[in-house]
Amino acid sequence: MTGEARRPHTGRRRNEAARRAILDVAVDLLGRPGDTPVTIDTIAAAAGVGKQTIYRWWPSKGAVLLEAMAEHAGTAIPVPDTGTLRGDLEAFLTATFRAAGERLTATVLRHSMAEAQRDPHAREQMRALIETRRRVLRGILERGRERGEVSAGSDLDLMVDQAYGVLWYRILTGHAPLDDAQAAELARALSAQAG
Amino acid sequence: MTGEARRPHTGRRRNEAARRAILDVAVDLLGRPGDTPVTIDTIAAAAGVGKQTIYRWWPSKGAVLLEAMAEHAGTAIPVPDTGTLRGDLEAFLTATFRAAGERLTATVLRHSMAEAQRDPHAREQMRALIETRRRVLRGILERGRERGEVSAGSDLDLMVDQAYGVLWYRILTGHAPLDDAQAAELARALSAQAG
Amino acid sequence: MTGEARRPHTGRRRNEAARRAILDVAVDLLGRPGDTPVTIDTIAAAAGVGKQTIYRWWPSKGAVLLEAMAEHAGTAIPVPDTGTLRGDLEAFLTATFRAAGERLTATVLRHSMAEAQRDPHAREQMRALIETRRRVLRGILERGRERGEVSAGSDLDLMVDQAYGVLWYRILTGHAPLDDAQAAELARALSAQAG
Amino acid sequence: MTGEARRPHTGRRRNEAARRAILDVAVDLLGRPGDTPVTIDTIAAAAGVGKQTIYRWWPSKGAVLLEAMAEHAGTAIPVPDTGTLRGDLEAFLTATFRAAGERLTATVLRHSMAEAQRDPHAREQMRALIETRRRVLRGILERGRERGEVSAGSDLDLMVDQAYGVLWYRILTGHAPLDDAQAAELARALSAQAG
DNA sequence: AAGTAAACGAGACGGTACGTCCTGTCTTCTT
DNA sequence: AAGAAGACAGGACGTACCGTCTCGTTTACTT
Repeated sequence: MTGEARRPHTGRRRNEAARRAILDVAVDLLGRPGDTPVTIDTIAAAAGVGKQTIYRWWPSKGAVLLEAMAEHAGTAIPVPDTGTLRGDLEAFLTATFRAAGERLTATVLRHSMAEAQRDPHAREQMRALIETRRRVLRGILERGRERGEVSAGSDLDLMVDQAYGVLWYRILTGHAPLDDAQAAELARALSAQAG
Repeated sequence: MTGEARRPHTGRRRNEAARRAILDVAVDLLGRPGDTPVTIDTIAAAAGVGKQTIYRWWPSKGAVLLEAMAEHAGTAIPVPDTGTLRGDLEAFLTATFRAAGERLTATVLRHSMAEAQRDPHAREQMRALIETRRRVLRGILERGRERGEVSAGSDLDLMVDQAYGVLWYRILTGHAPLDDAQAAELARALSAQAG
Repeated sequence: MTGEARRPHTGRRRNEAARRAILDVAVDLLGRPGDTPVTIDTIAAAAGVGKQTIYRWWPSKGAVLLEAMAEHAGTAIPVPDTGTLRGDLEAFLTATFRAAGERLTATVLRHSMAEAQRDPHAREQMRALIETRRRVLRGILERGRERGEVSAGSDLDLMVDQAYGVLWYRILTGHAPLDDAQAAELARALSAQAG
Repeated sequence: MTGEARRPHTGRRRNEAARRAILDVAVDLLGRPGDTPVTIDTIAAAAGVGKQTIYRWWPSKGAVLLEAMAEHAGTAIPVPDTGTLRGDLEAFLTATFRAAGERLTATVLRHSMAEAQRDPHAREQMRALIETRRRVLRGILERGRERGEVSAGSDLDLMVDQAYGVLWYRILTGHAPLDDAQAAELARALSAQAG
């Protein structure tokens, strides 16, 4: 007669289909070219969902957008293992730039970062997502250090920021594209800088 | 030779004091802690100005914010001439990071970049401002190349983006500060990468 | 050959306690001072009942309110028999005004009448209730007519409406109280008018 | 050089056309048969007006509705002077019943009274309107008293309520019509009661 | 000095989105 | 079955902000 932590749940359960529809629609609207404003009403209507269903699960519009972005951009970039720092960096950055440079994704990222500047909830989610991503790249650099490819004095965090900085800076300002060549050159530069 | 460009001007002239008040108030409100909403009404009221006076001279809210930001962050970083690339970079980046890292300025930059993502006018102004800044840093690198401190194959634009990328990335996400040490390390890294 | 009319009922039977709780809570909430919103959620929560239990037995919110009102105000006013029309009227109207004039009851009546204007179900129930009440008063008048106390030309329905009209008019607008003195005076007036 | 109470007004003035459109549309929607819900959005849209323009001038939906009703039902019933109480009452009540009994007006009155039960602003306006109307009828009775047609002991307020009570009671419950015959009979009854 | 043109502070306007609230229905597990 | 719990679609509420449009006033240049 042990068990005591009862009340597993009562009442209707969250509708997963609605959740999916909301996030999918959000990405879709966010990625639309032109300055289409992405509204909660618009999202709700397009997802065939009541507004309250959105606000029941997310604290604000920004939170929805950020989660949608995280799911969309969430395809984990596989951590490569080519044996050399430069190879690993090139593989990782090429995949990353390729994913982020894709028009739809880039648009989504742009607006998500903007949203994160005004909505505290979005800001928090952005911080978490950024942190996750930085950790992966930092892991690659640490492995390089273990192999002796990175000098002791190197500031790994700065290197990570140089890479992601280029990515975000270009996405936000649009002054230059993100392509494989850029990724390769950046990999070369960073591994040289490290040695 | 009567000329034609007549009608020099008639009526009241633009009130410079109002212009100043508007831009100053914009920066002030933008920099306020806690998510103070910066609206045109708020700006107009705080500047003791009618809304129409704002819209008479700027096409949109974003345009006001961007101009305010440009004026605030506009203290030109002097182009140093230390004789070496590393010295120049360190001087320039230190001054730049110091200016941008200041709390008020960083907040203004954050929100301006966000505004630039939705307001086409702001976007255009941001692009121009970014371009101006990039050109200065690129000039420093070019001078280094002329001195033979930068290898022929270096992608100067990418180097510029690595520097400004770090700056914006940190301002926007706030995961790490912008200080002199970071600037120095970045200068070291970039000059090493260049050689 | 047990016949066929089997299965008289299966499953759980209607919970009378829940019914009572719902109606009691409805009256209680309706009578609360300060514009407490009386919603289905509020009623369900306060009655410790699921919303569906309400909608299983009543077609709409208005129907619940009206039934609650009918039960609350339902204490049948005894039909008096004093021997004279004026005596009967005075007894009846005094009891009626006393009941309806009570603060809680008046508030419940007010809101029920309002609800009856928008909810068709409530409207129907209100009509039935009104009809029942009118019939009682009309009966008193008819008995007076049989006794020769009411002239042939008198419009009994109009007299009934004069009495209930005063009651509802005062409850709805609150410009004057419903008390024994008013009831007595009205009884006097109506019996004079009838003669 | 006396005058000092300056600043007559500054800024754009209230748009009278918008005010008219709002009130007209409100009456129109309120009077629609069937249980068409009357929404602020609907009113705004039909009047070609922004919602804020409504909320700038009225504190709530109910207040708009009540003012619309007051304007619509506001055609002052002329105070008759036939020389006798019964004549005056008959003239006044006939005109009043005829106006209030008209389908559109009756519907508007019904819903306004309902609104007055939940919206405090509407309630206040209703009270004022009711008071104004009662005063007029009371004036007629007072004149009758001066002529000696009303006995000293008569409760004039009660008589007023008997008349308006019948009117509202029938409008709200719809169990009997308001027509000239009813008005005449009521006039006869009240003047008899008074004597 | 009178006339004319533009800029100004004030503030109402149409429109659009926000986030909350409520209704009546549907779903899940329990009694 | 009926019940408690609670999620759902739909839709109205009242607020906030944007960019535009009057008002009446003030400041400058032109006759």
